[in-house]
Amino acid sequence: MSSAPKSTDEDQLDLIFHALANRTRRAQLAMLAQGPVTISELAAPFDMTLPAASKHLKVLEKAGLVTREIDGRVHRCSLRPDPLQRLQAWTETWQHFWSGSLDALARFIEAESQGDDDV
Amino acid sequence: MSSAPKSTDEDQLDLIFHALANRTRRAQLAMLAQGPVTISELAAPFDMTLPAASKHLKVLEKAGLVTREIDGRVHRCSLRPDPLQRLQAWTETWQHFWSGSLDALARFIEAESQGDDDV
DNA sequence: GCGATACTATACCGATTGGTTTAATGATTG
DNA sequence: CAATCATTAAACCAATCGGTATAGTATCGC
Repeated sequence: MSSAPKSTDEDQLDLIFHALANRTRRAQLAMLAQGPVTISELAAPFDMTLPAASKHLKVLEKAGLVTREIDGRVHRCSLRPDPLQRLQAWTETWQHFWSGSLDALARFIEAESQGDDDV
Repeated sequence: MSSAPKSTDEDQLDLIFHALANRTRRAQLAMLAQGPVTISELAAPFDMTLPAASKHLKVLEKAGLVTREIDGRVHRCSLRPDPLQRLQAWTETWQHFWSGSLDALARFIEAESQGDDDV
């Protein structure tokens, strides 16, 4: 069944966690939280070249955390909350069970893995 | 002041996000959620050698997500909720402001960056 | 003491990361 | 049209990642 690439939830988590695993990119997110910014503006405060900052943005983009709107020769970038919501859902599940009973978490994980396609 | 290495919050976030940015490690966490397991048990379900699985565990350990208790020649590993709590705090801040007003998030980020030591 | 067992250490490998420099593309402006 | 500006593309580099194989270090059981 399904010969399509099938971008799983796990794939998406990989991208999101990877994107957030770098403080430059987290700082870029913080900048973006203050409103849309151009690539140049986004690159300015960081001690690196424009291409480097641009590459970081592409990682955020690939994780779905940022969208870009091309306006003439400037690219104006904005936050996209969706992946953070997915991340929060992931974290909250763990956090929820953790602060509750580890037993319940165990049952949940087990049930979840029954429905998984992987393994 | 402070000539110590000064492990910042950002350092810790780097470690946590990096540790979680790999599905094998996330799966290991899921196993650990079902109770303490040895390295061998932890390695078994994954299609990789013991040293590989052991390395993954060390990454989780470095992020503070796992502790190991050496019991004779077996190393029994357990979950440690603390970093997940830190992660949830991080995510929730963003999520909270996001689902509310972006303006409020902007003010928060700005205020936060005033108190930062970095930049 | 002598294997077997449970792990770690080390060395190595190819792929990816995070950065650079230089060049190219395309929109704006004089 | 020519110069400049915003950005990407491409080639390169050192360092890290995820994996291997092999060798070492304790510990356990006979």
